Amino acid sequence: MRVTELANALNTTPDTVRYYTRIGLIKPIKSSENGYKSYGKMVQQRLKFILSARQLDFSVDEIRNILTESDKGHTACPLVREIVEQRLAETEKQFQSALLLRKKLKNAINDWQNKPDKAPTGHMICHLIEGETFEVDDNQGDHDE
Amino acid sequence: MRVTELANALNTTPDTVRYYTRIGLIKPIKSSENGYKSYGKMVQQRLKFILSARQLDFSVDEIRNILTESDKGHTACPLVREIVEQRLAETEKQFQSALLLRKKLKNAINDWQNKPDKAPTGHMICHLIEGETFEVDDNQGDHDE
DNA sequence: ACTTGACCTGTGTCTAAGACACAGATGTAA
DNA sequence: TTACATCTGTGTCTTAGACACAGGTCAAGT
Repeated sequence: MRVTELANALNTTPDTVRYYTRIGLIKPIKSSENGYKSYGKMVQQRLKFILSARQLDFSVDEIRNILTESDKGHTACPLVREIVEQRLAETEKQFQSALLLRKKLKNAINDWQNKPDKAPTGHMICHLIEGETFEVDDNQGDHDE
Repeated sequence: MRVTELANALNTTPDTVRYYTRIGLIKPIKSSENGYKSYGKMVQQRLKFILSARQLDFSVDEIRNILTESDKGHTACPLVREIVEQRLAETEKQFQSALLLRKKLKNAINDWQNKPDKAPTGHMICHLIEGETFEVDDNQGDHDE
């Protein structure tokens, strides 16, 4: 299998396959004399694992660690469990950040609704932004639309 | 004002000030003979604007466009409004992504609770991950747009 | 005057995970 | 054979700063 063929088989892009190859996560069986890389079935299996782990937002570095462990014949499961817990905690944070940002943006749009556009003065670049502080007072909660 | 002084005044880091200087968003008044950069009050005003815009997750490039417009004496307000709308839409997507990822992770943790750890076999790296597909039944789904 | 040490400075390099550009190779239909 | 679409590897680019580093500055202590 060559790059694009492998990529299509697992519903990813050739660039992704090349990237994983470049950083040594997967290794082509051989390079034919024109330099084209060729991948075997084991590699396909491995790539499938990598892509699944990426779906869970495992970083490439974490995946490398897992593969290293597994290549030594050890269980990678405890490591996997640990990472997934940790990722869940981080996702919760991202979630909150997105929530907060959304509130800031909505507040801004709201507050600006009946403010005019103005040309910049010597000490104001855009009064919409400079006029406010984008703090969100947190007892107010997210009132839905 | 020198780098750290300016940074402290606006509650940011010297590295951030240096970065904005490096990419030309702010320009020091002069460099004294030892090469140290010195910033004036106008720059402080400008930096304050930049930091406020960053709070709304405006990219540095977008901010550069705003400043360019403003430097020509034109209103940047319409551009600002446009960006903020667009950012809100993107935030909504991030929000949904975080939600979906969280569900995937929780599902995984759940499903794995009573599965044992296993050593890798020739065709399995970690059965936890390879055993499943991390699809989420889509009442919340990965429905684009 | 000197020295110590804390803090400051600019510059250069690093980050994640591919996307994109490019020139050359290959495959295929005419 | 030629034209053209598709493929290939390699090199570079992306964000928004963080970090490392060698040298500069400054106040306190001697």
